[in-house]
Amino acid sequence: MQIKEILENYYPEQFEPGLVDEIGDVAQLKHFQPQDILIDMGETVTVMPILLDGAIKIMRDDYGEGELLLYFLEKGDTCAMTMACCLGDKQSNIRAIGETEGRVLMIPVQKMEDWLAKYPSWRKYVFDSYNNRMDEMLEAIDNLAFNDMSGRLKNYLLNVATINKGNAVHKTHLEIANELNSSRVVISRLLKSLEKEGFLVLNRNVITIQ
DNA sequence: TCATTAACACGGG
DNA sequence: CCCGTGTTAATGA
Repeated sequence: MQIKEILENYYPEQFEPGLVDEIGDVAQLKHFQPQDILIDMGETVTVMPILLDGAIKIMRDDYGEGELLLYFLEKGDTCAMTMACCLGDKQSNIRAIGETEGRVLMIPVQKMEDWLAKYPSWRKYVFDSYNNRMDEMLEAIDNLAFNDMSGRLKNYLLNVATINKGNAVHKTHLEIANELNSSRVVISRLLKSLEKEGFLVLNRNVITIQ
């Protein structure tokens, strides 16, 4: 079983053997590429994703033409929105997009509910994940409430750099502006001033954090 | 005052 | 030429 081996490599000792077997039976392994939409607004969520490799960005969409990046998911994370949806048969209020390439395990929602009652390790995993998501959400709110655009831009760049395991951010000013729900003029100006401060170095299509 | 919009110039692929 | 970038002038909140 390929999935079983992956689980044993990625999450050793975390799940009971019985649970690992069950996951192996029902989970689907899915590769995604940058910009792939994994979950979109308004979709009814039928699977719960567990991230194995790569990073996924979670965007809030303003129904019209306004997007805002909430936070990134990394290895081992799962999506709190999905969990909330699972319990109520609700639609997704967010959009999940591949930031890098990577792999996710897709688990059908009714299985995930069954396992909550059956496996303590699953319960722990789900609630721990929920807590982590909640913390990240609060961080995002603090960031929005107490930081000006320059501070948000700095945080954003640091986050992206962390996810790409380096200090280079391969994005255009326009992409950054969209993810921060701002305009390119502002981002260009702020980036320029951050460059003067010595916080980063600007090049075409790549920003290097010092 | 500060963000947004439109417009333009420049340079690299 | 098209796109990413840097800048400015006008407008609005």
